[in-house]
Amino acid sequence: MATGRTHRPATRSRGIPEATVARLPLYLRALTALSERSVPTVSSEELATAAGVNSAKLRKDFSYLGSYGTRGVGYDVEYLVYQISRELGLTQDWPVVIVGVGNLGAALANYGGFASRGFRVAALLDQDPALTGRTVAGMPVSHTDDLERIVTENGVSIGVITIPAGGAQQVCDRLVAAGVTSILNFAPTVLSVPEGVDVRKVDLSIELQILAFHEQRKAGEDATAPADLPAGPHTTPRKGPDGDVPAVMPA
Amino acid sequence: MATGRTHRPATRSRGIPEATVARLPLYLRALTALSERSVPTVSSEELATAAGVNSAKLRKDFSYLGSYGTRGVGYDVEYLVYQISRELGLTQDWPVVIVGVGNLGAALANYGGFASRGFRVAALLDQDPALTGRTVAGMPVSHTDDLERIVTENGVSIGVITIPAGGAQQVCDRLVAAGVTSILNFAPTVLSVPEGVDVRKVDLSIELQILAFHEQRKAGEDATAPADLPAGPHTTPRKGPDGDVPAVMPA
DNA sequence: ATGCCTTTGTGAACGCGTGCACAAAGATGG
DNA sequence: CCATCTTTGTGCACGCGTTCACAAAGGCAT
Repeated sequence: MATGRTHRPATRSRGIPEATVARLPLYLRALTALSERSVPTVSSEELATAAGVNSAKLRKDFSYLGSYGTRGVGYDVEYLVYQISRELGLTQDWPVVIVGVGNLGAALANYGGFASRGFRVAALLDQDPALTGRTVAGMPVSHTDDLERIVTENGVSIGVITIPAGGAQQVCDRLVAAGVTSILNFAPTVLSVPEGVDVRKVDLSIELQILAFHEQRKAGEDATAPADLPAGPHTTPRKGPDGDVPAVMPA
Repeated sequence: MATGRTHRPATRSRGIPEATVARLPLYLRALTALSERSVPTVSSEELATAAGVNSAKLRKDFSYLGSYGTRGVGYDVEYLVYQISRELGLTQDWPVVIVGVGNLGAALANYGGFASRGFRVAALLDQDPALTGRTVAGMPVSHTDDLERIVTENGVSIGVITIPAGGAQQVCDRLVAAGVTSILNFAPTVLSVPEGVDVRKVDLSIELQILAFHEQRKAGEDATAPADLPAGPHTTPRKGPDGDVPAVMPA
């Protein structure tokens, strides 16, 4: 969802499809769990089940990384953990700054899933003087004024924005200007960034709205609608059981 | 484990493609902002820019809802806000329970984006006796023991899980048994649910890992690798940078 | 009215992602 | 060493989603 316009060519990074990249962390998590249980090898079927995907898809995903399996046996867990970690860039250290130390920022700072991977919170930043100086998740909160210095000194390339929508673009601009090239945005806003900067967004409200849509549909099927509605003067009625849609015209 | 399996037919709900549904909240947000500025109409081009998408895509998305635009003019903002809200099911009230009142749960409870849409937090639940009885975001925290009662009494159909991975499946099962049919899962686990129950997941760690992948790739291109890899038996490398693909997907 | 200008709505082409189904590869036992 | 059995890796086909490009539709000025 990188915003910056840029009609993105759905780019397949380094030969590995985006969809596959998005699933690698899933496999990694499942593999890590197996590793902790000292399971030596795992079949595509087992691993797929654990990761919640189709086994054929999993095998195809792995095929993009190389042939790391043994036919008739399966995959070596430890080896695969390493390969995926390396592929994702988790074998190196990624200093991260979190801008905005509200509940969400604090939740992230406390989240164990970061440190266990290669992520290290280099700094927590907030604009509120009441927060700066205090300690959250064992780390001191710095003032946003020091953003540029902190990013530069720590070689931070990943920034997390957990402030209200209003100031997000400005903080984003400052992060980018300071050298950050990847941003995880929790603010409900479209961020525009220059070419070469990646933005991923997480919008809690949007997720709920999508659920509401499906929920409504379920309720509608069960109860209400008699399955076919009377007036549908609009575009050629498509196959689907659609219908509904009032004919009222805009002002 | 028999995870949700259910080779979901990429379900096109009610004729509206999933991908379109996922973008409707985006449009709605942009439209709401325009509405607050009392902008009467907007062209697909303007709205697309505001929402961070391609204008052709936006028009096609809207075409699934019906013909709500006026050629030569654009779309009536208020009217479109209403239509999308109705389509998403936001014109009705959705009671929601949040299970797990840690930082993340508290962040969600405080999030204004819910109330402004049709979402109402019916209850905050936590297992920790130290929390139950206390007030978070102006709401009392109830004990998880009361989950079933609260879900039933309030007719809750949407549940949010913000507890550690360990207890997620169990809470999920209880929610489903009590009547919840849509779940937003923040725990880093694959939840298995019966047919008919929707699960969407948000995994903060996964998002960062995806960013790390692209970050590593960028660094590799600039510095290390001689721009073309020796052993690259894979698909032809494409031009443009990054791609996107939400790490949030239907289970 | 008529013609021009703007913007929508959509047919069509294309590319990515998914899943099937099977041949190749390797382990294992006799 | 050979036969058999298991599981990988992948060619292929199909469907969804995206984008282009343009005809149709409506507003507006003359």
